[in-house]
Amino acid sequence: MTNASTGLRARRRQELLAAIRTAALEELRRSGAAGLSLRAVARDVGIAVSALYRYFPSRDELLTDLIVAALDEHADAVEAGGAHEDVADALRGVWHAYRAWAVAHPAEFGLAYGTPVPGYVAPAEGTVRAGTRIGRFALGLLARANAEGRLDPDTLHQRADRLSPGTAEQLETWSARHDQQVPTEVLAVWLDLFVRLHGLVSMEVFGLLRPVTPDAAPYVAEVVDAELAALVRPRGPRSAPARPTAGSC
Amino acid sequence: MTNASTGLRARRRQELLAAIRTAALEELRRSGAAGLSLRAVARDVGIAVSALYRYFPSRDELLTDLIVAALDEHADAVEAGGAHEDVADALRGVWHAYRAWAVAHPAEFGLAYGTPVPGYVAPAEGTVRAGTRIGRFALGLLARANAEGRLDPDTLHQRADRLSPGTAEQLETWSARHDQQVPTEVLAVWLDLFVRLHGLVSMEVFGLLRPVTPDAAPYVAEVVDAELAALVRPRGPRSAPARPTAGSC
DNA sequence: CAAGTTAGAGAACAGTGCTCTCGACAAGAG
DNA sequence: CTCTTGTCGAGAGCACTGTTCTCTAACTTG
Repeated sequence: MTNASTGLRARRRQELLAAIRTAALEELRRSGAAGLSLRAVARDVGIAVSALYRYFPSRDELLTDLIVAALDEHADAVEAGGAHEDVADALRGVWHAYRAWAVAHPAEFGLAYGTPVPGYVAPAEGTVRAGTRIGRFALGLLARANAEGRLDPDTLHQRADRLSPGTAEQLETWSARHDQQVPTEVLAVWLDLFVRLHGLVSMEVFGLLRPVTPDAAPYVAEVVDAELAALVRPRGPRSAPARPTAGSC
Repeated sequence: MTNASTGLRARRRQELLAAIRTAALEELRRSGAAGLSLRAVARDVGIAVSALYRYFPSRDELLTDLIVAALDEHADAVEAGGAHEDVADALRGVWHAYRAWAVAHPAEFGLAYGTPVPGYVAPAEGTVRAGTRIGRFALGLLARANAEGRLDPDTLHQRADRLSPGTAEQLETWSARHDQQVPTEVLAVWLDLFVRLHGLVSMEVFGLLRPVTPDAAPYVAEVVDAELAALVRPRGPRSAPARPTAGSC
């Protein structure tokens, strides 16, 4: 009896698996997804290439593993950033955490959300769960804000007015599949927010903003301020005076 | 004297170059940028691999050539879509042409705007010219709209109010370098529009919207309608009545 | 302790980008 | 028309890639 329950072999396996993941991540940062070489990983870890195949059946599976890990890490960061009592603070925290993680981990971000590879489709098992965590979390926050009456009624009305039937149907299908009970206009606002957030962040991380705004931080802050100011109203008094609706005078 | 001015060799060279580009593009669509194999291209064209190096000094240069071609094609499509007398129509045309080309050419779009590869940076020669064409064209349109008094004053004022000094400075630096004479708030609105457009389109092309909206077309139409409705006012009467400003009652 | 299982090493295969050399042929000069 | 010059394409070869196979050593279990 060498070791209680784990066994010597099982423990070494866990250690090596972790070492492989670390080395692969470093290799990913250095050479990108396309340049990730199993031989380089094996060299870093200090084992033969063929030994890698005891842990991952192929290079694609290794990449999938890294994708799931990246998505989960990103979701962890976002959920941590959204841990505020006040929903406005929570939403702002989500936004900044989303961007902060992306900027700090460009290689992982690119791997998880970047250009799709024609041949490869991430197997749905782990990726869908991890990939929708952030979306579901954000929607939960918006649902809470709505329940607390913190969403600006004017903004919601205007959003409902310009909501097309096609979009409404698809949003409701999605929300039904994830059994979220949220009014359709809140779903629409959620999608707007999410697209704006991810679109902006991905453009920054992929370097598309660099020619115009080499330092995108102030611009990002502007956008989130404007977006949240229009959507969620301050906690203050119970019944805030409604904004002047167009045509009310 | 075999041929007038071109010469037999020069003509064959042009033909082969075109054939290589076509084959490379097809190969790109099939296997993505990472999987683009010079040997496969050579096989398609019907020449030896080494002969390819008479036309492109390396695989990266071939990819750069494809990137520049994609950027130029995209810009051509956008400029064609923006060829309307009325600026509102022009801006709407730009938006839809931008998306239509991207959706029709996902591989090229991903190559030009997708995940950056750590080792590789596109040599600035051709790429900056082609890469900024769309941006400069769109800004020109906004400048024209502004000169014609078609931009909503309220929207511009609000945008100017929430413009941060950092963003303003970077925008002015960019506009000075491209000698565009445009008020800063118009620059800010231009950046907003561009980020919203590209962010949305890239999310659709990269498949990030598919779980929520499998058919993103109606959503895209919604967004462009809302964005343009808020920004540019109809051609109609010369002095349209200003919208009720917050606190005006 | 012996049998059985598993982990790792090494060789080998087909594929890759890239370089070099060599024969063929068009282009221009005399 | 001939001869030199320069280009073009082919082929072999190098170092690298992912993947599979076989074989040995060592842990695990009865």
